[in-house]
Amino acid sequence: MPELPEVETIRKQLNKEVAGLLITDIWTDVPKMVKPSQKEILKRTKGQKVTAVERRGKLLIFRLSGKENLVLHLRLSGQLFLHKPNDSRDPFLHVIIKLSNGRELRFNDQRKFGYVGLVESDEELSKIVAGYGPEPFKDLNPDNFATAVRKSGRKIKVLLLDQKTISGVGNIYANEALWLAKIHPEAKSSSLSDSQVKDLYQAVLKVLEDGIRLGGATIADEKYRNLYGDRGHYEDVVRVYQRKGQPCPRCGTKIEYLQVGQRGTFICPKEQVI
DNA sequence: ATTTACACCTGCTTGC
DNA sequence: TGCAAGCAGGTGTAAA
Repeated sequence: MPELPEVETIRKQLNKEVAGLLITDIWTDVPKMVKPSQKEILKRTKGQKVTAVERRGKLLIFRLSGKENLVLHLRLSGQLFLHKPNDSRDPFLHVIIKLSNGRELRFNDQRKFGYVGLVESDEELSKIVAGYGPEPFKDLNPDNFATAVRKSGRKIKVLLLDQKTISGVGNIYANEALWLAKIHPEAKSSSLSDSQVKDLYQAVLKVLEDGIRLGGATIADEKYRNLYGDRGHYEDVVRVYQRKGQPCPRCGTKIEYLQVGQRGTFICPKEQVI
């Protein structure tokens, strides 16, 4: 569920609440969610201080006082909450990172796709980060965006969702950006005009910026919550995502649903044409 | 090399 | 009502 704005919202809260604390224990009931293993990760990080919480794309990065780092990915259904030990447990609670102030960082994940991973060194972390495309608001610019779009023969929406193209764009924000730029998600990337590429670049930044400003999107299954359990508010300004049959906010045409690259996709069929 | 299809899991919603 | 099919905010990997 979480995309860049949701992860960034959680990151800021983690950096405020967790940085400065020591890791005292790590628990899991789903071994594959803790890599390489609960035993190894605990041995290597117990007693270390979390010095900062960073992010690349949708990946959370816990910088530690020693040479190791921890990475955490929420994938589709992960949630992160801060709790007291006696608080009731969510049925999908699968990983707990216990902290030196007595609080528990709880990782819920209905589908168990998410994970916490040990990264042996800063060098290894650099390799992981290098696998991601430009970070919006940082490395992304009109030129490297245009270059990436022009050289690919894939459908534009599939390209936007590829983390090697841009870090952090997911299904909600890809749908919204394409609607904003009036581009059909199945348009061949390399066939977009210069003005379409420019519009799309601005649209991507606009939707991500709005997403961050509004604290993420709590849509449909209501699963997304921030570190304190609060909902986001981007859903108040969502134009097409999961709005099949409802009128396009610009022209009133009914929004249609299609699958693009096995992902649910929503368009205004009048304004977004190939 | 590039692009697509599937797998990983579980639960909720939809339609016959 | 029951039960199968479809759907879900992501991504690593096998296959074409």
